[in-house]
Amino acid sequence: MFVTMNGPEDHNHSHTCFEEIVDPSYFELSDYLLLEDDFEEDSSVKTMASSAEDFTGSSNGFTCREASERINSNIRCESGRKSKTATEFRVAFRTKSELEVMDDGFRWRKYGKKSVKSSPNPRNYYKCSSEGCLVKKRVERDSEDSSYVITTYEGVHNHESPCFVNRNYKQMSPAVPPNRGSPIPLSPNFS
DNA sequence: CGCTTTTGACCAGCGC
DNA sequence: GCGCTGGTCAAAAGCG
Repeated sequence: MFVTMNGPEDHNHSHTCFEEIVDPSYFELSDYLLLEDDFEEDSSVKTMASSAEDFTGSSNGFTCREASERINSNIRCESGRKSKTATEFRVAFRTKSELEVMDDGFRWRKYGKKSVKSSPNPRNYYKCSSEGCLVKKRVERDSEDSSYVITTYEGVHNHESPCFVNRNYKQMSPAVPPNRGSPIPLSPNFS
């Protein structure tokens, strides 16, 4: 995996972007989630960033859907180890994309839309449509660069994604490379 | 018909 | 207590 601190189109921002994923199989989201404990004051909030190709494209065989599946799988493991409840987990993505809502393999029902003071762009609220699943996600455009979408997942799915079931996806934990960069908070006041 | 989206209203937390 | 803000509810409308 190749990580740059500030991409060529992002010189003026303090944000970090993963400009290129050389080997998608190494893109293990849970690693960033765990490492984030060392960076965040609020350890329940995990953040990461990605480029659009990582989530919306299919050329490298790695999609947002797979990312979500891996997140869910690995968070479940951590939930047991750390004895945290599902609702305590929050994961934030900053993704460069023209699409506000990307297909992550789960079905979501929009239940609210709110313009927030911290951003000129409205924030959309979604709940997982699966019965009994309390996972929520918030989607909003980055106030500093509207070409980026900030997606925040809250909670852990109590079910596999429809995509996961359909594909009988079994390879969930590929080897993790030793040098995979460090997660950087999206912004000091990100919530 | 069932599900999703829209959107104004409502509620809770927080600072003053 | 009051106002502000973010999050949620719920009725109505839309869509396949």
